[in-house]
Amino acid sequence: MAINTAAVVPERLARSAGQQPLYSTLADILSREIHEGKYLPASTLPSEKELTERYGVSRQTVRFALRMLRDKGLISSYPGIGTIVREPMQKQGRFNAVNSTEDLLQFVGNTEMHALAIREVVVDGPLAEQIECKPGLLMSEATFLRKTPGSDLPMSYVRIYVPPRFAAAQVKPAVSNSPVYQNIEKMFNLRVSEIRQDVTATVLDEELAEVLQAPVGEAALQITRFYYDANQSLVQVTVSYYPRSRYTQSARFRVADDEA
Amino acid sequence: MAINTAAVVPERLARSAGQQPLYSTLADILSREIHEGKYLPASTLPSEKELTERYGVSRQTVRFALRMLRDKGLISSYPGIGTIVREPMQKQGRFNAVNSTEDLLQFVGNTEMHALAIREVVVDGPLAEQIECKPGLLMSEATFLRKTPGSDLPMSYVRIYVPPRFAAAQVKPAVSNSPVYQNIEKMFNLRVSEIRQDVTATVLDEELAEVLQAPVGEAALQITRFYYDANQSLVQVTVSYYPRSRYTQSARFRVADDEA
DNA sequence: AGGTATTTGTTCGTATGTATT
DNA sequence: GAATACATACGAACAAATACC
Repeated sequence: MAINTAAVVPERLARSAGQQPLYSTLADILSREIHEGKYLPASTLPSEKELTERYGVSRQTVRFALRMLRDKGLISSYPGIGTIVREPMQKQGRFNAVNSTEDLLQFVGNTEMHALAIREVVVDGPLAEQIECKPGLLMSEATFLRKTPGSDLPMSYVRIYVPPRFAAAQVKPAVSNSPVYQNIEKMFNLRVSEIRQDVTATVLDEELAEVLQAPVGEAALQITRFYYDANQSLVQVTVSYYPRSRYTQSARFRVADDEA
Repeated sequence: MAINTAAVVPERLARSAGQQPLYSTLADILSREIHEGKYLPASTLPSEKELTERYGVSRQTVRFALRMLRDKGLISSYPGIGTIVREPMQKQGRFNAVNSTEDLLQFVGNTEMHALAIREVVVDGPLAEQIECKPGLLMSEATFLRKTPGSDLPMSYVRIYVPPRFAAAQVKPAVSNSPVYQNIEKMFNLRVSEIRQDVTATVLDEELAEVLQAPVGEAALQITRFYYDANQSLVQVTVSYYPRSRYTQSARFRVADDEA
């Protein structure tokens, strides 16, 4: 049993004006407790009724919190059984789980970006098609190598395109782990609310192979990500090349409900 | 205004025992109406209050239905504004949107599988690692070419592995569009509830190039999918090879809420 | 600028249905 | 069958954001 089951006074949750929703706060608490090992994988969480009493919130609030955790893949719920903690799905090495925006942005934040160059380009031809911009448009292009802090070989080569009005966010510290999109968010007071990702395969040509220190002809994932704000307007586009041996993207899909 | 605002009798929805949840039925109705063009992109859906009155259900039911549509990317909601229909995100050709299990399974169902061979293999070495099976295990392997009904060139080459106890589902009609996993579901009375997908890149060797009628050395996506049932036990594994020129996987991620 | 109405978001309470033990 | 636990559904109220006058 946990040490602090009876000792801790059930802290009644309450929303202080203008803050997070209650269910979101509760989800954070439970999520933290799961990660801290208070609730072990394959064991059950306290029942919804118990949680409502322990935190002094309604059942709906509890259920919304649990739904958030379920959407994140942390738990599964079964009628008559309860809510069980799932095994954390994490393979180390070149595997990387991307199931949500949070995963994606966290991945971006956990890697170092080594700047190579910044320049302005007139988008045209195949590039215009790839990043879905009107040909002839001027965009600011920054190129980086993405590295995991421990490793020496780069994980990927990244080209970041932002519209000229955001060019100021394309600063160039030699090494950075604050993503460009975050600079844009702060400097221009907007929030990325959606990311679209196109995945295809390619073969490393001499130029890519050289900067990536990988063999010419190795297969690589080519991932194009479009960042949009709440108004569906494009914030930035990134084109990344991940050599096969250094990155595998893993995603998990759950069925929501039965079909008719 | 819509022509049939007052003319149509509001069909009061009710759940007939043991069926779909009400909100799911309502989601299906609204989804169909959106696809039929009753509600056009960028226009607003009726307000939640209106929908509760029109269908004789509670606001909670309406909100749950709208949440399903929001999760599917069909609509967006804004306080003070309403719920607007989103532009359908569909690029034809080799682009394919995979944002949910439904998308994934639908994609599987919308393509023809042309059977090539069935055999039993002792899983070992790199294959065992790839499909995450204990080496030495006997599995039933079926190979297919996936084709879109219109096209002549295959979209991908697929190897499907199922445990021996499910081998009976690996039947071999020359052409089939009922996926193997559905055979297993019916024959063994279980439901696939989760799919994990690993994506990496590879280069077509001579063997793959020949069956795919693609040039040797072309880049290809190598997608491995693990199908699990509700008990987290493995149902089947598929390994697919999609030549770069014939398939691009597209996914969309939305931010759920603000971080603390 | 200010106030009111509208619309979605959050939270409570309660009751009933369904699946499991 | 009874108890437990999650799922669905109704009603009500207030808050926050936006639009309109």
